[in-house]
Amino acid sequence: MNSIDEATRLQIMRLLADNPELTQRELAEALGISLGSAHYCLRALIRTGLVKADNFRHSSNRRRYAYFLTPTGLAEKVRATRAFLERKQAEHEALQQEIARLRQELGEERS
Amino acid sequence: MNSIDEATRLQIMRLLADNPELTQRELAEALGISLGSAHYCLRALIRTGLVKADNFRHSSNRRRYAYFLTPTGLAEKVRATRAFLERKQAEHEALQQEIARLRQELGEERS
DNA sequence: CCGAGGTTGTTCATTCCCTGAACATGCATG
DNA sequence: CATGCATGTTCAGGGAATGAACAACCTCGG
Repeated sequence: MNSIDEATRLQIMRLLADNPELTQRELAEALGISLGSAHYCLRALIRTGLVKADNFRHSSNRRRYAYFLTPTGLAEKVRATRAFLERKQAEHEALQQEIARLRQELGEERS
Repeated sequence: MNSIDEATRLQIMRLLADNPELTQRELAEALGISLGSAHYCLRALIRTGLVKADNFRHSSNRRRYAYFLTPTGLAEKVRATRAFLERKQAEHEALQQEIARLRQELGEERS
């Protein structure tokens, strides 16, 4: 994940909003990407001030960081969600047209 | 395009079915992929007998090949179109759910 | 005929991005 | 203290995509 993918960024923010104690490995698995990519993307979020990594060594378990969205991060999450929704709606419409075209091409009724 | 992408293969076959005189460069541009990828994918189609390259040096223009779908290619195109349609329908439904979830998350009415 | 110019197919070094194994670090437990 | 373990961090390696460069062929004007 180099040219930080917008969708991945957003998914990470959404996951962390609900569960800040997720591990990088858990994030990676949840998103279906590699550990390296998750790390890189998370690093970018921290660098740009959208996520803050709080370490809690006093905690009883061995996890070292909890990744909280900053206020800026929360706002960005809303903004990105809106943009993402718009893209998804466009995709949805395009798909509808494509499906209609394919159906016509096959000369079939709707299943 | 190494592990020959199913979708790309199908798109090429669909384009050629309507216009066998398309250039590799034109195919690439139409699909939004590189010349090298289009070449590679077309080569695979020819190798597997789905497309036949007819050269017509006697033609008045300078293009060298017309890429026709073979009978096998035509059948494969229908089969692949069906599979493609099914995938697209699944995508469509998944998108619908995702859009609903995003809308709810944003607490917005439908636009 | 010939050479210049143009169009196309073909190759392949380069780039980009992802992957996950290996390593570093800190905590808990005995 | 030492061992084990969960986690964060790094980075060499590989696969796929790119497009510049090359090869082959055609046309056309001279």
